[in-house]
Amino acid sequence: MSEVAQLAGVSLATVSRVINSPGSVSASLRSKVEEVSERLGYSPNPIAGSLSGAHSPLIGVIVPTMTNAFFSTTLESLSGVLEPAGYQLMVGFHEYDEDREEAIVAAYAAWRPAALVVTGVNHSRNTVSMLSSLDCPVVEMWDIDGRPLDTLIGYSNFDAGKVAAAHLTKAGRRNLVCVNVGPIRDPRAQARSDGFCSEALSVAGTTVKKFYAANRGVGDGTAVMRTIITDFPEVDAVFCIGDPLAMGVIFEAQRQGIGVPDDLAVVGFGDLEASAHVTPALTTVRPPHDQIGKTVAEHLLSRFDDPDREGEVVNLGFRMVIRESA
Amino acid sequence: MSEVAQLAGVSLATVSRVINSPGSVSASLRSKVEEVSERLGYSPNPIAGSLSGAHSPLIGVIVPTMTNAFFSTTLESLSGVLEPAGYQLMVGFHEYDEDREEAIVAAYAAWRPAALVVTGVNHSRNTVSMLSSLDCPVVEMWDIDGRPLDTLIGYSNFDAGKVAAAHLTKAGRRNLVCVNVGPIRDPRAQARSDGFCSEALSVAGTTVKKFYAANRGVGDGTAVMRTIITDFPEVDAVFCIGDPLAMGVIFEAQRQGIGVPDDLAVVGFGDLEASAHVTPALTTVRPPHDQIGKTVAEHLLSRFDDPDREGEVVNLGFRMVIRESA
DNA sequence: CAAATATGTGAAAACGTTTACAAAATTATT
DNA sequence: AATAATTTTGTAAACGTTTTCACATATTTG
Repeated sequence: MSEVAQLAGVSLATVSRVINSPGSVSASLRSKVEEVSERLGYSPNPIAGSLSGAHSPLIGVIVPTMTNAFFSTTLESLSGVLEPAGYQLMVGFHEYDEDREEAIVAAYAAWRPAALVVTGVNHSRNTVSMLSSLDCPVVEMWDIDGRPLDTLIGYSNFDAGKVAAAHLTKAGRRNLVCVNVGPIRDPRAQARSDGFCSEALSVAGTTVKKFYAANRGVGDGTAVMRTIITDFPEVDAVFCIGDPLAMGVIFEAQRQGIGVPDDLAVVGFGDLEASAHVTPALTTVRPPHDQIGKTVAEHLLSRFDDPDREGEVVNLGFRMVIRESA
Repeated sequence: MSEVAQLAGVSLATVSRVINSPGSVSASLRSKVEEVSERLGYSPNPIAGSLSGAHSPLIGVIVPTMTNAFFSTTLESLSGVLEPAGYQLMVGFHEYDEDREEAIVAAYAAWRPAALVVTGVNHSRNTVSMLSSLDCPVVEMWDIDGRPLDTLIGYSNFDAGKVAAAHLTKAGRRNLVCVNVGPIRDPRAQARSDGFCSEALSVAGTTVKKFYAANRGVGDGTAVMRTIITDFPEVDAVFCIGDPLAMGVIFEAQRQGIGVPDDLAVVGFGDLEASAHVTPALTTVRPPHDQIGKTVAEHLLSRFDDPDREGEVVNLGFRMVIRESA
């Protein structure tokens, strides 16, 4: 940069201004500086800029896991709009472990990030206090059933579960099963499960049993379906907190000669690409996958633009996608 | 940090040394500094450290897309071992666009990263020159069919295609189809396709036709299967460059009353979690998913440990997983 | 036991920006 | 035309570390 300043015959401050607030430099100097910059192939050092400035152009994004279509889509959307805008994404995952989340937040906070994006509304005390004392936008995404720290962008998982239950009970199903994942403490899956059960129990004559899969995969769905059949043979409808589980349930039902949807209705959650293409096509609840990342990114950009804009709560909703399985 | 130095009655340099090379500080001073650090809750500012030191504790990871089970697994493994070791991951994606890759590499290089991890061996001229002039380890992963810049960790996609073809021809199949993705220019998918065709054509009496799917999803597989049936009804075996495509092919075949594997053998690539659970279970080629990220991360850690260790080429191989579909 | 070597510590100069403040140049006002 | 207000520019002080160099102390060696 000093070289640019020298060759352009201006001070360091002017070069800096040409980069960060071109409007505040006269056209003549600006174009001269730009020309020299261009010629020398100068590009500013983000580390030095971060040390000196109020924030780094780093945005921390923390998700429970990256091997999940939801979050990887979100990461991609975020990156897709934030990277071209000159921000770099630091990403980390914690596998639903609040302590790991805390460690990552602490590490990210030390970079004086331009923003921090976390998943959901459940955090440890320390995490909450770190997040609130950060002087940058903080977005909690993918959930909306909670008190916002700053900005909340997502939908209600509880309501999603309710809607799934309502769909089944309206169709006359009375022996319901809700399949959740066992060892994983996923607050959003839990909220869907809670919503499902509370709605189901609100209609007379309905029984709901909860089953737990070892994990969220298709194979876990087939496994849990086998135990459902033996433990609760009267079952006439299954809701799974994730589509892969639901596919597993369908596959296993077919193997056992149980007709879907005639003998058994199956509803999933997620609406993955494959969900529309299994037979019977999966009826599921579709969260705003793609919108979440994009909305978060645009929210951030607009906050950067106007630093004293307020945080907000954005409910992106969800959609019940009715196909063949229920 | 200056506060710590003051309270501990030592110089800044000593505090810095306690953090970065505790061995070079006497036990007495070290423990005093550690005690004061602890008490004040001091944690070093990584930005300042990066500006001053040779490298930042940032590791850039660039993948073609994050919404792909392969790469998201890799990202997760990388993050899982590198984050606890005190490094932060900057991640970006380029959708198989060399210009976007170049832009991201340029942006990451400016952070003086501790290492850079990119996907595959195909890069633009500028990217190659930036990567080679970087004074940090550079790892190219997920492919091994090319000349390494520094370190190469992966397997041969070409060979994977060959093995798939050999499996089919050995089973007596002669009317082969290779399904690739059309608009996406994925060099690794291309290599698998090339390997498949070259092997297939090496056995007498075999014909191979190439078909292109619009994308890599299950739905794209069903769509391409429909055109295969009309354009090449004699087909008795299909290889797809990805498992979701292969599942689509199977689903569509079943819908059309084509028996798999009796009438049609189907081989995929990837061995996703679901692949084992569709009926018939998918025969596929399993790349070293999980090992790649872990191997890359451990390679990096050992390079950081011993900075004048050389780059290397690690072939992690792949496995033909024979199930029911072929 | 002196000289040579190794080890531990501190002073101060980077690292490359941003930004408060002051000074200069320009424009508007009377 | 002189003054006031505004805009543009430059100077210099941060930002919080790491690292080089020199110095003092402790250890080894002949």
